[in-house]
Amino acid sequence: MSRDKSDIKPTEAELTLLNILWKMGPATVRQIHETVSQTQKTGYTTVLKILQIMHEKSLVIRDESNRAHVYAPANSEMVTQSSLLKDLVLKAFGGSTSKLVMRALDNSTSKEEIEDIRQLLNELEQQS
Amino acid sequence: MSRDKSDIKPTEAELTLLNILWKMGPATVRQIHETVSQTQKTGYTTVLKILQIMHEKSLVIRDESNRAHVYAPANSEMVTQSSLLKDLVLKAFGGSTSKLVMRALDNSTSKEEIEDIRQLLNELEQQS
DNA sequence: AATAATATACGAGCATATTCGTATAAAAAT
DNA sequence: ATTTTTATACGAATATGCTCGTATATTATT
Repeated sequence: MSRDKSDIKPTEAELTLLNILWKMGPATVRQIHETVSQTQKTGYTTVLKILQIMHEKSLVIRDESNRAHVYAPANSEMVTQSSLLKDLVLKAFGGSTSKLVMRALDNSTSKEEIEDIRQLLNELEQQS
Repeated sequence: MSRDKSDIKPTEAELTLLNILWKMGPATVRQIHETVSQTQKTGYTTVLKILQIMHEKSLVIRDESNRAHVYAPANSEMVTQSSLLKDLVLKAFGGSTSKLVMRALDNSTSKEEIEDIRQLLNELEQQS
């Protein structure tokens, strides 16, 4: 049983860059560094190095046809979010997704959010 | 703004031991090692060392009145689960808990789980 | 053409996490 | 009393993640 690419769990720094790529779309190291610099003080080569490691791990793909390589996420935000949730469910919620969901919901949840979730529950019930 | 104890994020190995402690209640290194050995091949001193580190970090408390120290979680499972969820919401869901919840729910969710979550949503709505 | 700017690659340093062996002390068994 | 078992403490080896400086190559500017 080998590990699927989408099961690879990005580290914290990697997730920061993925978040930027999901928002920006494909981008060069320079563009990514500019964006990350707005909130953190991180060196250019640090960003470069992490992207290179992510490429080795197949967390990103890159277009090397131009001098400045263009990086893009290998997996969608949805797939990655699901993978991270699956991991947390297994490690901290005994495998129970509903326990996680119920723990996530608390009195700070707004009426709008509650209604959105109700709607989703209805849709899920139709399918099954 | 200093970091609250309950904000400390346990590592993977630490979470494994916490899960055992939440299930067993206060326990000695030997007892914890016996339990963890049922699913993993981990040395006794490895478990001891991790518990010592967890004690330094205040993830566990310990009773040293007997020769074999008795360890117990510093925080409840609930508090720790909430902390881990909060962390994931910030890092992978742009701070939106409802996005996390909706991503967690999929067609593998059973009717019973759906009903449990509906019930919780109703209760939350009463409060607000 | 020479210089400056910009790109990747690479290695090394530092931090944290995980692992376990060995030393030492205390308790139990013989 | 001696030996064996059982306990903690401690240090060190290894792995991974993060950081950045330097080397080198390419492109742009003067």
